[in-house]
Amino acid sequence: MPSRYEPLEFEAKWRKRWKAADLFRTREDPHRQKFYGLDFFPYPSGAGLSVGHLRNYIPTDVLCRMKHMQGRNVLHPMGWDAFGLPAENEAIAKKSHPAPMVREYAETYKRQEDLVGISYDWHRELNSSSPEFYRWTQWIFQLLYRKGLAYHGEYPANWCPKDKTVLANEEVEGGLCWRCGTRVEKRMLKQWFFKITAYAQRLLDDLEDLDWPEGIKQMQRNWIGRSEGVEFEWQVSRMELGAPKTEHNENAIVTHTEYMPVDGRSFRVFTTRIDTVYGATFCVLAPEHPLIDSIVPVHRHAEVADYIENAKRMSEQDRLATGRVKTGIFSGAFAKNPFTNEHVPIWIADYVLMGYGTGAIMAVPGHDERDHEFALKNELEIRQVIAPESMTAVELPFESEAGVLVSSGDFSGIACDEAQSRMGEWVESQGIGERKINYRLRDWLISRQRYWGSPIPVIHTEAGEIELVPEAELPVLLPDVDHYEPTETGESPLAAIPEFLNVTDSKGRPARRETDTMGGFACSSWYFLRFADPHNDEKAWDKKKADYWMPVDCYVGGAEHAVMHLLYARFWTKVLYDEGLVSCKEPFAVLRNQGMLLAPTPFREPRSNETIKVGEEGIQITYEEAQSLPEDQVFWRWEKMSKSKGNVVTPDEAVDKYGADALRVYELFEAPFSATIQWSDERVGGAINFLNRVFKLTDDFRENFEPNWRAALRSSSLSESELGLRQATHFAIRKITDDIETFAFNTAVSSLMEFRNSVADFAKHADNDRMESRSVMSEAVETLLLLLAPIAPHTSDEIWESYGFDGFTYQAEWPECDPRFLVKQTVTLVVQVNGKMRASFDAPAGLSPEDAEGIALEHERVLPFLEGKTVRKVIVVPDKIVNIVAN
RNA sequence: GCCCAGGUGGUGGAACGGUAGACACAGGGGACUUAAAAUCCCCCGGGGCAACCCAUGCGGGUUCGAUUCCCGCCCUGGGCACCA
Repeated sequence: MPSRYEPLEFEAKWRKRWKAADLFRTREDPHRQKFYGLDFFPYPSGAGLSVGHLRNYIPTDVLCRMKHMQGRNVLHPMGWDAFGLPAENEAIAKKSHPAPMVREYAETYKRQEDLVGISYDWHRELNSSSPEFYRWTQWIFQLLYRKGLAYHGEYPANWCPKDKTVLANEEVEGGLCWRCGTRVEKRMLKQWFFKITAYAQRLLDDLEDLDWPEGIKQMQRNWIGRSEGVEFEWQVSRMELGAPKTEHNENAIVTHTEYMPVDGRSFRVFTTRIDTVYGATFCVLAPEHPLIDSIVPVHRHAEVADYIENAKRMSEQDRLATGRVKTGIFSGAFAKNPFTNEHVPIWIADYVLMGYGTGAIMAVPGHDERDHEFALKNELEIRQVIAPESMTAVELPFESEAGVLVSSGDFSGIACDEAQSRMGEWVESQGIGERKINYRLRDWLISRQRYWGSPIPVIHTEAGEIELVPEAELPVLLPDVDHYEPTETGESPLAAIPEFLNVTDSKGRPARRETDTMGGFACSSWYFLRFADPHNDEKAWDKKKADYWMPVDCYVGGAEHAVMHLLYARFWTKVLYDEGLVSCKEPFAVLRNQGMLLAPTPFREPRSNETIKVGEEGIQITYEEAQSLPEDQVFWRWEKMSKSKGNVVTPDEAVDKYGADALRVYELFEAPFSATIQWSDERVGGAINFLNRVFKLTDDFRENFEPNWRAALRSSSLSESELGLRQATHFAIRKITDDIETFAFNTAVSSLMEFRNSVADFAKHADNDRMESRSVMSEAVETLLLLLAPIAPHTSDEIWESYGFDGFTYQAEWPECDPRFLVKQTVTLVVQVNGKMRASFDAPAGLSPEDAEGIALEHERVLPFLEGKTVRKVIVVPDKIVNIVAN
């Protein structure tokens, strides 16, 4: 038994014992209340874990351990998001096969997680690339297909030329591939989609009841991008040849322009601001708009074709680049505004996107910034049709969120919101359109032209029809091959494997197997259900088991998955709910995002306007000063740990150097859970100090420990300091329980430190000849060990055993707070004069406001501040404060 | 530009609208020690001899009382970004 924190002497021993006792195995027990704590499904990379990853795993572990001690049946599993691009790319780079590679990497992750004492139940370990798992991923695919929620269609897909595969919209970040950063191109390809758009409204509505970070919910709302508006039709016309005609009447010359409808050609526009329709002075079609070919007059063909060709050549990123001047070209055709019967020019411009709404807009340069900019450049008419409520804003484009319609025919004088509904009704009554809700959300592109994913379990018949692979034949096994590099053609490498490709359809005719695989997000969209029943080879999961465990009570991971994984998983869960396969509408009741951990990172070339640190002491210099230093000067900045930056601290190193419990305490205590922290050896030292003090305290007291303190305390009369210790004990129980529950791990640790300090203070003056004294100390020490157990489990178990307790703290009962000890007999009342603290005095709790006021007004330290003043008012907050208002 | 989250000592950070700086780290002083480590005790936002005064990014407001609530700015981090 070490008398100080010597992790090398005991931590490994406890991990071994936990394993031998199979301590963390979850057993089904329908009679106990469950707790499902889950960390995001990681892809085990070759770099292994860094101490940064532990900011995710340690807090979840603390919560799960506490829940277990509180008597909950805890499910705390871990698995490997093994399929997908990162694994495959890494395997290609290493010229190996992803399957054994991922298994090896997963072993490292597992070993490292065990090393810091994470209480995972490895009996439920999952690997999404194992046939036992992806069999059911395929099964869910087929379910979606049968429900009409999976379809195969041609689409200008995001194509990453480096990874040689298509990407989902969510996987394109600022026009770049989210994995490799290569500029994404558009390619027309036949792809598989999941119809997530059919669930857009429910995905939006059900966010309301989730206990998730507000920022993440907001990001999902933005991504779904609901907007209410009106979609309606505009007839295409052309200017009559020879027009305009002028005509003389009695007192003026009138110019008439004749327009001819283009035989029934029309297009629809979507607008959220139908109230501005009288200000629509032109229309714009996206360059890809299918109508363009048939409306452009012959004399403009060449010029228009040239513009469209240019627009197509430009990458998505260039097209969307901020600050870019909007380009466009007049089509030569006109469109008739159904409200005004005016003919306005139709332009073609790439600031209108084919993928949203109808790919065509009515442009209102008077009230829309983008249209305004375009109109100025191309000298198009700008009209004001909304008068703001206050007449202050008269600059273009007009602010028009709230106001009254002007120059809008019969609708003039009506307020914007009122006009929106009336004009919507008018459109519907004319039969030219309808009110409509649009979503920015697109269908989820799931197919990948890559090897390392679950095969899509369908075949294509000669007739071009799609058949599902019979359920009994699932899974469609991914063939084990030596060469699986992606191709240039947009075809999966599986297409080059005849044994895989060539099959027969249900009627025995030759057919072709689908060779695309599913993107990795398919696996992570349902793995949390498989943990409920991981070894079932009859079904994806037993409904009773899933109903027992779901939803996840606490889901913890990084904020970077705000839209992709978290949206897809919600979608699948809703589909499964509709099918009656699960009883929860939402998979993750509570979501928390941990903060990052940054490490000092050396670099050579400073960026302008960054704070530059030189040397170990971190002297800060300016960018200019940095320029004058020699070229090989090394600077430091804080960066996320990554292998390529060479700043990784591994759990192995940290555990070896400081110990697992010190590492745990450090990461929990350093800052709030969701805050970014900066790795500091010095501060890990602080955690070691704390654990040492716990050892010292318990070591000093061991001989005097009273195992039967409960009975002894039942009928004893305590001294003031003994009562004080019991109060500190029960206050600590309540505070630390609440803090862990609410993810305030940093204050949980600081409260634990305070509690330990109180116990140590008591011990200093304790009279160990008194039974009462030994008993309250025993209660405090035992409680301290239990409260410490989820946070520093090795230390707790080590001391626990030395005190003669059987078993592990994990199996012990979480201490219960006795509210009688939360009530203080004596309180400190603060006296303020005009809101400034001037004095304080101790008083029995529950002192009447009158008495408190009396004492305060007579207080010697208060009197000088009242001199020459009249007391106007006295505010008394019982047991807290007396504020005297005087002037 | 829009949406989130923040801005508190030398540092990390605490604070149901009620004593700003808990708990720590670093630093300083002292005890023990031949010495060092460890441990223990004391000090530690700024100014002032003191009584006190100033201080939670800036400016207003609400309140008996504001780090906390409201309005307007400034800065930092993260996300989204021509979505009509």
